[in-house]
This record gives sequence, C-alpha cells and structure tokens, in this order.
Amino acid sequence: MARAGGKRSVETSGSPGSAQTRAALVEAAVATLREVGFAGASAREIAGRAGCNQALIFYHFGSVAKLHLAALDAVSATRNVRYQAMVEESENLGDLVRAARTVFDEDLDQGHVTVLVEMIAAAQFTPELRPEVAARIRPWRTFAADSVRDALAGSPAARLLPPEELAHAIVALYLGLEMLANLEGEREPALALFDRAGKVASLLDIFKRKKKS
Amino acid sequence: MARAGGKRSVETSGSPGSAQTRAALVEAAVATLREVGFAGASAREIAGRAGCNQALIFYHFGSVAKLHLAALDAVSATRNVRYQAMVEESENLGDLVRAARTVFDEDLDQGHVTVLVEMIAAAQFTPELRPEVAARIRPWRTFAADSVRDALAGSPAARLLPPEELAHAIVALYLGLEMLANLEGEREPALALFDRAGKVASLLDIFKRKKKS
DNA sequence: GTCTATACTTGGATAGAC
DNA sequence: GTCTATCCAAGTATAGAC
Repeated sequence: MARAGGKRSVETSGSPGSAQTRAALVEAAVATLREVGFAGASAREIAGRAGCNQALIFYHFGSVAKLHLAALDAVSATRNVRYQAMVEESENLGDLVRAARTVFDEDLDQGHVTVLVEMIAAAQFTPELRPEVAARIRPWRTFAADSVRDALAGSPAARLLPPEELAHAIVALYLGLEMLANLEGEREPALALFDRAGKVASLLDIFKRKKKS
Repeated sequence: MARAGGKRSVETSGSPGSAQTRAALVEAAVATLREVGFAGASAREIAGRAGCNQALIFYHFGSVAKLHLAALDAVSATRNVRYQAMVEESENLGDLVRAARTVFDEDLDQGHVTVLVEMIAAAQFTPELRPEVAARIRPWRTFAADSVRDALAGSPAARLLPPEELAHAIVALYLGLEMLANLEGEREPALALFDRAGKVASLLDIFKRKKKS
C-alpha cells in the first residue's frame, strides 16, 4: 500500500532500503512531534531518532515541512481505522460516547492528538503548511458528521442539533480538551465530561427506543 | 497600575522612558504573537515592531519567554474586562450566548485567542513556560464556571450539566473553535454553533421562567 | 536606558565523496 | 541511497560604548 505510486518525491522505481528509511523517518517524525513538539521537530532531531543522517530527509522528502506532513498523514491513517472501528461497534449513542471516552484516553496516552494540535497551531502561520494541514483535518469533520448523523437518526435531538454543526463542535472540543489536558497535566476534567455526556446520551437513547416501540 | 511594584525584573525605582519602552515591547509582543505566531515571535522581530533594540528585551524582561508571558498577561487583562462586562450585561442564558457570539467574533477579528492558543501549544514542550501558562489559563475556567453557575441557577439543566464541567467544556470548545476557524479561514461554522446554542439557551430560559411563575 | 557589536548555537539546505 | 562537510540564515544572550 505504501508502495503504490504518487507519493514519493524523489524515487520513482522501488529502491533497496529506501522504503525502510522513509518509514523510519516518518515514524521518527511522529515520535518527535509528539515528544518535543513542532518547534523541536528539526531535521537533525528527527534524523537522530531515526538513526540516520539529516541529509536523508531532504533527499527523501524535499524539506522538513513535507516530512511533518507525512507524519501527520501517518497518524491520521492509524486514527482513522481506530475511530472507524469505534463507530462500527457502537449500537447507540450511549455506546458511542463511552467508546469515545476510551479512545480519547488512548489518544492522550499515545499523544496522537498532540501531533494534530502541534501541526494545526504551526500551520496557522506557515503559508505553505496551512492548506495542507487544513485538507488533512477536514476529513475528521465529515467523519464526525456522518457518525453523528447515524447515531442521532430518529432521535428528537437531531432537530435541535444538526449533525454537521454538532460534528464541528465535537472536533473543536476534542482538540481543545486535549490542549487543556496536556497543559494542566490532568485529564480528569475531560474524562468527567465524557462520562456526563454518556449519561445524557443514554437518556436520548431511551427516548428513541420509546418512540420506536 | 502598571507602575505598582513586583513585576519588573531589573529596575526597582521608576526610570525615565523605561515604562514606555516596556509597554511598547509588550504591545509589540502581543502583535507579533498574533500576526506571526509563537515561532515567529523572536526577540529581533518583536524589537523591530516596537521600534527599539533587540537587547532591550533582555534588559527589561530577562528573556524572550518572559516577554511572551507578559504579552499573555496583557491580553488576559483586556479579555477579562471584556468578558466580565459581557456577563454583567446579560440577564438570562440566551442573552449570554448571544453576547458570547459577538465577543467570539471580536476575538477572532483581533486575534486575542490566537495569542492564547499559540502560547498554550508552545508551553506544552517548554518546561519553564508550562506552569506559567497553565496558571494564566486557569482563571478562565473558574470565571466560566462562575458565569455558568449564575446563568444556570434555577434551571433544570443545572442538574444534568454541573457548572464546573460545563465550564471546562466551554473553554476547550472556545479554543478549539478558534483553532479551526483560523486554520480553515472561515468562521461561519463556529458562528452557526453559537446561534444554535442561543436557541437552545432561550428554550432553557423559558423553562426557567415557567418554573418561577 | 539604549545602542552597537559580537560570541555562540541551532537549524535548513546543498555539494560531493563513497 | 547514504554519509561527511559545509554554507548560510536566524536566534538568544552578553559586553561594553554612549
């Protein structure tokens, strides 16, 4: 899958260890963004973690910024499968919120969202980064909207809160909660919020069930 | 007020143009953080905007980071009076949400929240900055909690959503909406959300009125 | 208090050997 | 494809003249 064309900036035909070092660099870039943030994710720092030379970043990706974007793609991909699974295994809104709590906890542990937040904050003032990052964040909004639409189908709440609007709020809230949790070093307020939302969601589920029967 | 002691790092007694340049530097730091972000807010860049020399930053503040914090203090102060006024002039929840929409719009125009977001994102990985920024963000949570408690007093919603928890969500949401709005260059989704919240708030106000009569 | 000059460090990026 | 060596730009911070 990573071999299918169109993404590589230099090589065209597959080469020996090329794919390996590319992968190592991307993984190292993710780890670096997560652990020392965007400001600390320099070419030298990333290459050091990848165990290879700094110059290779420019050979393989053309610039550090492009490697940063590749890192963003990588976490987006893994998050995507996780979120997708989360939605599929949830039967009602209450399930979904409880699953989301678990995923949020995981994301915090593994620093996935930190990478997003760092990239978004940095993209704000990096002209060539902004549209790229925006394009990589947008799918989350549509994904959230689809999930919400699905989970809210037949619920009275759907009229009060259109899925698209609610989805936007959810994505923003998720990012904001992550920022605050990392800043304060405590995630309890955020988790309590998920618990609270879970209770409200369960209430909505009951209304929905009553309506159906 | 800015003359009251304890804040200056070098001077102890007041000096000629000192206070002026200090103020100019703080204002320039705010503008720089707003316009080119944390990464671009270097000593040279800020000094250039303040129309004075780079070395003065170290003389007056000791380090660039401390000037950044002073900038954060400055926007916090102005935002505080604005938010306070907003809460005081609102009679019910619906009023409050509508006022918040206006303030959000202003904040976006003038980039106040951008400064917060940049500092929060940067503080994540700057050990000496993190506790300082955290201490400056915390008041917003308590302020929001107080306002929500006040506005929700006597409303049936207060039992479903405790003020402290709701306040945390509001602060996180505010930051997240700001990030997304700046990233995408469009604030409509966020404003639509405020409008939606306004309608729900008005409903709650009606319930509350009914209960009272 | 403010400026000039400068020491020191780090980072992006390229050239060229292997 | 990978490494060494290097250039150049930009940043923090300090010393010392005014």
